[in-house]
Amino acid sequence: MSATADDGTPARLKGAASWLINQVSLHSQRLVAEGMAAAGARGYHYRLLAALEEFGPASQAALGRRTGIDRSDVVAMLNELSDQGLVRRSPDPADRRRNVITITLEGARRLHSLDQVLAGIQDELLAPLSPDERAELVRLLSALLAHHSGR
Amino acid sequence: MSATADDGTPARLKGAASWLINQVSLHSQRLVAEGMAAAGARGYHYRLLAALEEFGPASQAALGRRTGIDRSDVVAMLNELSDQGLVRRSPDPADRRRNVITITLEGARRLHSLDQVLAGIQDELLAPLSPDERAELVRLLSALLAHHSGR
DNA sequence: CAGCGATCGTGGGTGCGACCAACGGCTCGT
DNA sequence: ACGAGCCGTTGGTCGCACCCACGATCGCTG
Repeated sequence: MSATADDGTPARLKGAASWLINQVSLHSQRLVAEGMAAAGARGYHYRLLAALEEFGPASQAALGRRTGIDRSDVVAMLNELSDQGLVRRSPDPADRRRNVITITLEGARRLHSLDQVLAGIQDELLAPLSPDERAELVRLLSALLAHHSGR
Repeated sequence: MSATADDGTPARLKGAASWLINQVSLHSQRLVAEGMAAAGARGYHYRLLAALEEFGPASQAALGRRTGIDRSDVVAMLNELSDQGLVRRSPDPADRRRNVITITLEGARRLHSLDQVLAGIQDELLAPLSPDERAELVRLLSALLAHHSGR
């Protein structure tokens, strides 16, 4: 009926789990990116702030390991975060190779507001699913992620 | 015991569906990219070939619409595909704005071999899940994708 | 205690996928 | 016959994930 008659996705793709996951991930990433951008942040920022609040001050390398962000990218992100005063970078007196990264009060405040944003996004993302289905989805994805752990 | 004691993902992330999806998607994309690369192709190529075989010859714009690939990216991919002789690009006599893209025999052959690769990847990706769980996952993801259709 | 391997921060560069803006050519409805 | 709109193409941008190389530093071992 309507539609440009030019749409319609190849059936091969609609059935492939890899395709589905990537597509949903795309929407997810778009939602996250938009939400973060609206708060003047980005995905990497949230990850780092979360790791900092949860595990306390840490070296940049440790942060990278925990968040799965490359060491070199951590540098850039930390520059941005400290420019915004959300994080403090000070040399580690006990090991002069390292910097100790500390989340500031403002950083924590920002993190919590991003938490709100993120929560809203979860809801939007999972909108068509019942609570049970959401839990099941999380369970299945967690299983997959756990299995493909060893990067 | 083991482990660098520096790993461990923030709890906030482990519970977020958006995070899980993106992580799984990352693994999925890596698997696909590796599989495709081993066959001298890449994700975009498969999408285009699949659309061509399923819907027959089409204009570049139509291909873009069907595969979700931007018009400008379609150009580049089609250049690569026709360089490999997998696709033919000829002017549309009925509408001189358009090119008609046709999949060649070789293209179809390549597509089928990529199908094999892809099938193997599905298996690897979903390895830890039972058949029922796999079906359920596909169902849930499809629901999400259908809901976030518009755009 | 000299020396060497490993680790840390940093800078630079790559790749892929997804997008956007703008152009000249062409079609089609009115 | 003309303007709105589509088509192919070029040439960017952005985010995320990665890699390599470097100098400084640490810590173990001989």
